[in-house]
Amino acid sequence: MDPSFFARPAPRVAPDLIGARLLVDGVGGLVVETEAYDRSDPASHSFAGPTRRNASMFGAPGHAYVYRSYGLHWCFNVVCEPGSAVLVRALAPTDGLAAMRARRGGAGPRLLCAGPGRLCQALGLTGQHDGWPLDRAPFRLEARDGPAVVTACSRIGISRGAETPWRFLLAGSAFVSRPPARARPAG
DNA sequence: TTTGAGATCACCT
DNA sequence: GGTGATCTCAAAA
Repeated sequence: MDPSFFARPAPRVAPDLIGARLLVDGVGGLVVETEAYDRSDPASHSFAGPTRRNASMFGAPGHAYVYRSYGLHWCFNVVCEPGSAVLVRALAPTDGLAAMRARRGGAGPRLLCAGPGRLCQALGLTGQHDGWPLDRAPFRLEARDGPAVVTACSRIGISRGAETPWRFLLAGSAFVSRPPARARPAG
């Protein structure tokens, strides 16, 4: 993946990540759901400026931002322009199914990576990966090779900025965390 | 099929 | 002390 791919606003990177292949130590699949978070976005961790938790959001593009959610889950983001990032919410599992199933307590294929917390558990991602570059081991991130039909809708689980249509899904995928609400074609 | 409680941490007020 | 980019399980309808 070209470094310039990430050095853009998150709302532009997020739809382009749909269909990309994400692997951690050879375990992963195709990205089917993302959300964009921008510096000027009240729902974003970066909205109020840098803190210890969100430091990597203000670091170099193309790196990981991993944070703890609700005290027990992990959420994996791709850092874009400084202060902006793309939350990877779901994968269609393709590689290392057995490893994912073991980490996820024998969950079925559809629930292995459907949701940011589940995805991190299936791929073995934790806070130790925060700030790591995505172009080196154990990460592998390959751009999608052809066109993809991407739909946009409003984001999940937030109160402020809830109307902003910055959630992107691979149209018709059965592996998204939740079906789209008021979907429309993505730009 | 939908709803609600609980786990538990970084941040903000 | 309250909130949140979540998930699981149990119980009700």
